[in-house]
Amino acid sequence: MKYDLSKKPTRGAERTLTAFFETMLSLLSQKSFDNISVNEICKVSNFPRATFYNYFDDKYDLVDYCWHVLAAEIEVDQIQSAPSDNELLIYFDRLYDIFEKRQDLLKDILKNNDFSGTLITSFINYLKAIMQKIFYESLAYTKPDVPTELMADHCSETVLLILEWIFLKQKPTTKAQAHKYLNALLN
Amino acid sequence: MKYDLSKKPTRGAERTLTAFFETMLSLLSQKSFDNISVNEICKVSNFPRATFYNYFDDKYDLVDYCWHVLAAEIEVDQIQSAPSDNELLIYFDRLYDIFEKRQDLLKDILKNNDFSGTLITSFINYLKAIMQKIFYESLAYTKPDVPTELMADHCSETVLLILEWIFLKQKPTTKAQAHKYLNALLN
DNA sequence: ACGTAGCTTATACAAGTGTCTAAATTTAAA
DNA sequence: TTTAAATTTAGACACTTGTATAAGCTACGT
Repeated sequence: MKYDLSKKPTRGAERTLTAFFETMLSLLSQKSFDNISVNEICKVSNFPRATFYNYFDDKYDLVDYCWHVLAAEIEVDQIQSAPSDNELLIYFDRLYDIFEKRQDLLKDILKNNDFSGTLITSFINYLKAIMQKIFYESLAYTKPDVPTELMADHCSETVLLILEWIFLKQKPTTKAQAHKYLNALLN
Repeated sequence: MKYDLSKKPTRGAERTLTAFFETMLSLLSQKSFDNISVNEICKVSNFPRATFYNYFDDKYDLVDYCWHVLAAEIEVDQIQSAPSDNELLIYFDRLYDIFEKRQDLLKDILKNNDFSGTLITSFINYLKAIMQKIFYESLAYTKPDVPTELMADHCSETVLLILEWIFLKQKPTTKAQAHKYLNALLN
């Protein structure tokens, strides 16, 4: 990402970021990521290519920024309650809520983008990386003789696997049932 | 893939496929996948671009073919012994052996290609897809109230997770120790 | 309200991509 | 060894990509 997200953006920068963000999501609801070109993104957003490249390295970078915005709510705060042993469930629920809230968008995107294609993979990987980082720093849930990092990776993957199952493979499942799957798979 | 792998290739086709295969692996030992162009592949292989596109859709397609060749040994045969409950371990071991045999190649590739970049992701996903298919058809290992497909996916992910840990994140681990991890994580 | 720092924009460039054609060559099988 | 079918190849085409430059515009803090 060329643009520095850590500093507060100017009004203009915010307009530009929002425009590209919305164009990308809108295009993804219409066609596959592979068939979207930077040229097209710029034509739709009504910005010149030079502006696009002021902010992003390429279209992969933009789509990552989209994930960043969509998933912002995961980390709103560190966990406020004492680091309980169901920390895992708390983060699972946050992700569940995000997926649920964006279900319609997700359905549209899935019409044009293969489940195991570049786009969806990049989305899942983005979320997985966040969870790994969180769990790597604090994860009550452990097993004897298994390295912590491995354990954290395994938890992240399992959380994401169940969310994929429900929201990408579209097997409607209540939160309660999902919790049962989580417990069963992680024991 | 433009070329039909199911039919037996002519002598020329085999030469061509092998040449591109070897060029790709050789280039990956020298530089990152992102910086390899179809032009370069052709220059090194000494084939015109038209020939490349006779066989492959693009460089992603070629790299997938490379995984196909490298992983051919996984499915050499269906499991000969009665479908035991450690079917999972059998396939784990096959993968372990493949990784171990290609350790040097892998190390070179990892020097130029990020662990979570496009290339390695595509490799892991290729293997994961194979395992999912195998496990989906026959998996003795189950848990009550967890859908079979979800269970199969979870097993594939866990198998691959441990192999990533050992061979990509480079934490040398004996097969026996690896089996313990597998048992601990899958219970 | 002003000036400067930071953005935006027009334009150009070298390189890569994927497709197509028609001619040259190779191949499998008789 | 010959031949018909299949492949390879050179070259061209329209398009995308990422970078760079210099001129113009905006808006923030004073």
